[in-house]
Amino acid sequence: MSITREKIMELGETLIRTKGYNAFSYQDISSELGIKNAAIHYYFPSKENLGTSIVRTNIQRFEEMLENMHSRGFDEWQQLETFIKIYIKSHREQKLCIVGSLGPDFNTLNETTKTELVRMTEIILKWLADILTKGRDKKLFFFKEDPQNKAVVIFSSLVASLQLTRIIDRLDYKNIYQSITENLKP
Amino acid sequence: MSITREKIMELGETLIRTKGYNAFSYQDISSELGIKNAAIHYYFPSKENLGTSIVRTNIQRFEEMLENMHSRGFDEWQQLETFIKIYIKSHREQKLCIVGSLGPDFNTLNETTKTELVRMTEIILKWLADILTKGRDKKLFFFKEDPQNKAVVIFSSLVASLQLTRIIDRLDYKNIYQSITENLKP
DNA sequence: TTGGTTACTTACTTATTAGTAAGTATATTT
DNA sequence: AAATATACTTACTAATAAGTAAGTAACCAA
Repeated sequence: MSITREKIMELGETLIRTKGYNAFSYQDISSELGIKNAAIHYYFPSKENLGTSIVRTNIQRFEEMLENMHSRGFDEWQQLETFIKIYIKSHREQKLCIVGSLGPDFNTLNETTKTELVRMTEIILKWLADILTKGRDKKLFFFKEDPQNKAVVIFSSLVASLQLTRIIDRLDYKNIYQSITENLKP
Repeated sequence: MSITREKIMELGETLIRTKGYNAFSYQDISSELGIKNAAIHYYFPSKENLGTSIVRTNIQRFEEMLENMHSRGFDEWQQLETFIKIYIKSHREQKLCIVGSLGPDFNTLNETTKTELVRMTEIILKWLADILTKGRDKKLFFFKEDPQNKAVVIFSSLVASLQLTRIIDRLDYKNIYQSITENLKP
């Protein structure tokens, strides 16, 4: 694959996760990469194409991570911690996650990008509910609530804690992430 | 105060909470209200003024709600439930909250709007940490974590659950909100 | 009755946006 | 050697954005 294409996608993702979908333009990318905006249209005819591709790549990355964890035989705690580490890294890089940055712009997205964002969110929530269920069966996790609701609450906490630490940067995010998992312990 | 001014602010808030700050324009407001865009500039010289005014009004509304709850002698459970009801209402209206809609756009906001958004978030988190602390002292709430972190986690769950239910609308939000408070019980 | 204030409209500017059509240099294939 | 595909640039268009200067109609006070 083209290296320019990859650079466009990488920078596009960074822009979505720092400024938001509706605040970034092809000019932001072209000036940063030292190319013309028509070059971006060559790879991604419309902004819709770029947005959709970025979400698809994120889905792929997530699925690769799942395969990787599975092949290493990670238990449910290890899997949850690996997922949370993505958010700690995002926080360090001062970026939101894709779901948290595109979610609020959902109504302004085109249909294909919406579809992929829905798919990504469903995949994450399904996986999270699954490991919560399995982890509870194996007596690794302890909680009373329905695993699906619990999954939404945990995922919500992760998504929005990135948004809140952006607003108030003195927040001690490591303890926040610990609080999220705290009530899964006996 | 002018009724047109109030209509502009109300519609502006709705637009921020449905489309996001960077996706709405003065034209959206002017065409909806049947006025010219210059009329909006008459009341709010720049978009910055409008955004800041909207956040300030939200802060005021929140503080009035606190006073109201205090004068009625609400205990900590009643206060928390009243706050959660705001989110249930937002969900019903298919709107995000101000913090959840402006947070992701934080880097693109002007300084005064940023300042007010920070102030609003701090006020909410401080109040939430306070009632968590008092409620635990009075043995109404039961939790081990630091109240400040717990406040961030609860608030994050509320903020992002609105975003997630927008993406996946089959989510059973009533149970989600119940899950949030579930682990405050003994 | 004159002067000022309020609440706008008219008509505009400047900047930026996504997007396109046509051209070009380089490399690859036939 | 000729044709073709790749990876762009040049040069533009049409739409929309925020913002402004000047005008106007209605009302209110001195």
